[in-house]
Amino acid sequence: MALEHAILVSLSEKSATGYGLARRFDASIGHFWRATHQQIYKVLARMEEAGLVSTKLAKRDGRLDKKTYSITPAGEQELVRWSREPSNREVARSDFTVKLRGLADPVAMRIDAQRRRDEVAEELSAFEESRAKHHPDPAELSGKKLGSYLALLGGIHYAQADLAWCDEILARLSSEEH
Amino acid sequence: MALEHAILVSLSEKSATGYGLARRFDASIGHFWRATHQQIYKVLARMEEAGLVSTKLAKRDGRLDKKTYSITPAGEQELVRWSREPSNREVARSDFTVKLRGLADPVAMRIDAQRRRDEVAEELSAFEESRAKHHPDPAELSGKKLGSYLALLGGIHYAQADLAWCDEILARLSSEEH
DNA sequence: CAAGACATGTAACTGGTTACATGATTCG
DNA sequence: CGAATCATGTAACCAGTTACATGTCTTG
Repeated sequence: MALEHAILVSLSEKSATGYGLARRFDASIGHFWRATHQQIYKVLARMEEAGLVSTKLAKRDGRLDKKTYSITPAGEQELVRWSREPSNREVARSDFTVKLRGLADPVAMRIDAQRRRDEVAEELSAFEESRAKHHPDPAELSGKKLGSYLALLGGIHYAQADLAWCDEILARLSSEEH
Repeated sequence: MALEHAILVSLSEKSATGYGLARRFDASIGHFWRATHQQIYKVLARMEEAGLVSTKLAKRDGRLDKKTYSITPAGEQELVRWSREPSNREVARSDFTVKLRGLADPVAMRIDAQRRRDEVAEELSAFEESRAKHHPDPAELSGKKLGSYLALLGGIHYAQADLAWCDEILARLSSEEH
């Protein structure tokens, strides 16, 4: 289960509350691993029991305690152990491609592809912005920063490929509508 | 749940047994939707109950009957209805990218990236072969064939992007190992 | 003073994986 | 004659989604 490991990576960068982790999963990390707060709380509880993370409590009268999670030495060890395993390829599950393959309604498909193109274009410009902001000089990077740069680079490559694909789809489907 | 729809798309091309569908999900369809035979049998049973597919039985003494599934008119209608819904983006879940982002062991990462590169390269050449074989003249395509061509094209775009990404990762991680 | 961010969770359900089980037919 | 392919499933489990629940603090 790799959500555990995504959480460990995030906590190894900086300690956080469950809520804070959920925010991170909405933003940067979310580009390669999506998770909801409910799921994160569930997994954090399990991880604490297993000794991979520890909590610092802040009492808040009336309400549930605020918990700040940190990675433990055991957690760091587990992260290294896991990082040495070969990773499995992503599981392919694309509604969009299934729909395209069936092509039951080319006009609806064209609209859907246009929507996708817009979304991907927006994502791509967010990636480019992030690259300009956080990694202005990629030749100088090393260690952890290099990792996050290379991860971002993957997002950029994928988004560019997706964009080019959408454009080809749109070109073909538009010419179909005589 | 889009496995249902992936099955409907596949059956709309040609009727098949559960086993046969599982084979298709190992091959072509598997590039954009993965599923095991166990899951397929489960979903087919539910779909038959819902009237989306029908079966033709072949008695086989001693053993369970062989069932050949076909899409029903209700199934075709459902496929069209679904195809008009906007599709959600793929859920990002990449072990590889999480590992890269953490970059706990650059040497192990380089090996993993090389493995990935090899796998992707193999996949890409399978795609190219399939394109040459099934869609030698893309300008002439229309209807269903156009859909399957465009779906394949997506696989090609993604594989190329992945390959280029892996090469950049390898270049950076190799130069790190002074 | 209202909206939105901060903060933590439970419960029911759905979808998917892994392990197990069985047996005939085909091909080298 | 043994391995691979054809063929169908059950059961236990794990991961992830959706709906519900609660309450404070901050900012415009």
